[in-house]
Amino acid sequence: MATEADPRPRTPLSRERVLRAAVALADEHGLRALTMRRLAEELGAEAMSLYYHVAKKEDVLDGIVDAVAEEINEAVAGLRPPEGWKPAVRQRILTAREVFLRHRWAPGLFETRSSTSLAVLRYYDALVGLMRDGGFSYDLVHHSLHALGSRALGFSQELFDPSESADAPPDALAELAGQLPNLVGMLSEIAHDDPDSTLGWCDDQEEFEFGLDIILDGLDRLRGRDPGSVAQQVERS
Amino acid sequence: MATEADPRPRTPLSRERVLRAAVALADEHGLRALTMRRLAEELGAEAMSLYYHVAKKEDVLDGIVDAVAEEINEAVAGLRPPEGWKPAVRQRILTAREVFLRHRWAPGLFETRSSTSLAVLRYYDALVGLMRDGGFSYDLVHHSLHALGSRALGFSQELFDPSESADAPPDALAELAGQLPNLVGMLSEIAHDDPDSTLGWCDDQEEFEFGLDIILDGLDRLRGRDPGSVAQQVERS
DNA sequence: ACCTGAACACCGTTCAAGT
DNA sequence: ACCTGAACACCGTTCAAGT
Repeated sequence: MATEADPRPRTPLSRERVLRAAVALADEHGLRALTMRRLAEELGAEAMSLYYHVAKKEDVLDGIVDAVAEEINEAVAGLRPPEGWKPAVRQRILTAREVFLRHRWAPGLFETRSSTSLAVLRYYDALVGLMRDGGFSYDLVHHSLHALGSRALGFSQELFDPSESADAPPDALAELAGQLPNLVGMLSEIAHDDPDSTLGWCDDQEEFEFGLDIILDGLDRLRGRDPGSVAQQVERS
Repeated sequence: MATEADPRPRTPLSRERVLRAAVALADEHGLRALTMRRLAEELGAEAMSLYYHVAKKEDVLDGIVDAVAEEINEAVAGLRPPEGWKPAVRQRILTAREVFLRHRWAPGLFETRSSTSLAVLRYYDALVGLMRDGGFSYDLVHHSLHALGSRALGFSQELFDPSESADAPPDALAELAGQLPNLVGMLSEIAHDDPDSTLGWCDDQEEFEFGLDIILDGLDRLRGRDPGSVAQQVERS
């Protein structure tokens, strides 16, 4: 009978289990809810028990970044890359993006990490491989990764949400129109053209792809030139 | 004699003074050092005194974001925009970037704010104006802002620092070469071509401009088409 | 009007102690 | 080997009280 429904953990703690619980907790209640005490509670243990399996909280954060990156690598592993470097890179990035959709806290956390997880490096390595196969010089690949920034991994942090201002109290918006004529003009036209477009995921996806394609197209144009010439052009500026 | 060198604040506290001290504190010791208690100490007051001038810590954070945005607007106000939308936008963005150089903590903080400061909106408004003058439809401007992302404000958060891996212990790097052939190939070639390029600010500046120009060039190409056609192309995908 | 002391509810983390 | 209780140094914040 003691073997039956006891809420305490029959399965012992482990780094693996701690990280899995941390991801689940962040998924459900956000990164701010991820405290050592809360995490332990979720596992039916005391906060101090965690320290046997992880060094410190930073270690947990590094760990869940690595876990998400691993999830991306798995998603991307099942892909059959289409013909051409651009569709292949595009598909890869959009697949990685789907993982970030499931872990909305991840972009913010990825950007705070200073040391890069091995899983992230493996992701980049494959991406570099695709571009090399497409005729990129190492130097252009390097510039490309910088140009893509977080888009290479599948997300782009939005800095301000225009729709937020758009559905403000209309008289306050009118008041702003004097100070921000261009912005208000833009927002009202967009709201008029596409009244359902505020804040939905679909929009963000479209905007992401729009920005991604601009960069990929730009890189494709540079790809044709002599290897090295592009970089030298930049380096000598 | 009591009017003389007394370290306590003769000048009374104010929201203005609190925010100024907060920016200075973050500049000098990073965002993590910016606690209410430390901030009060810096002002020669008690932590609880701050709450008379600001609502809560979030309010302080919103405030210093606004202060930096104001600083950007001032820097940008003195500009004589060159001929052509692209050089004008480019100049504006690179000028804004210089402000972020003085406040290295700011990019990370800007990305965590959910409500946008009025000063930031004013910056965007002027940017929208420049693009409108250059023949952009509102719709294309909107897409452009998303495509530029944080680059419109002058920064792009680096997700991983390749140079960090590059100057790892050489045998550890050799060990990685098996797992990350493309990445290691790229890094070693870059290190060879440009041995002084690791981590320096100059590099980041070059990479920033490279990515920026790719996007601006891409937008310039789209600009020529029928107003609306580009957006529709994307929206129907 | 402006500032403060004491107090509360929360953090991450150490360390000696339990099984 | 694995877990825990008590304790420490730190947070942000409230609230009644001082001038």
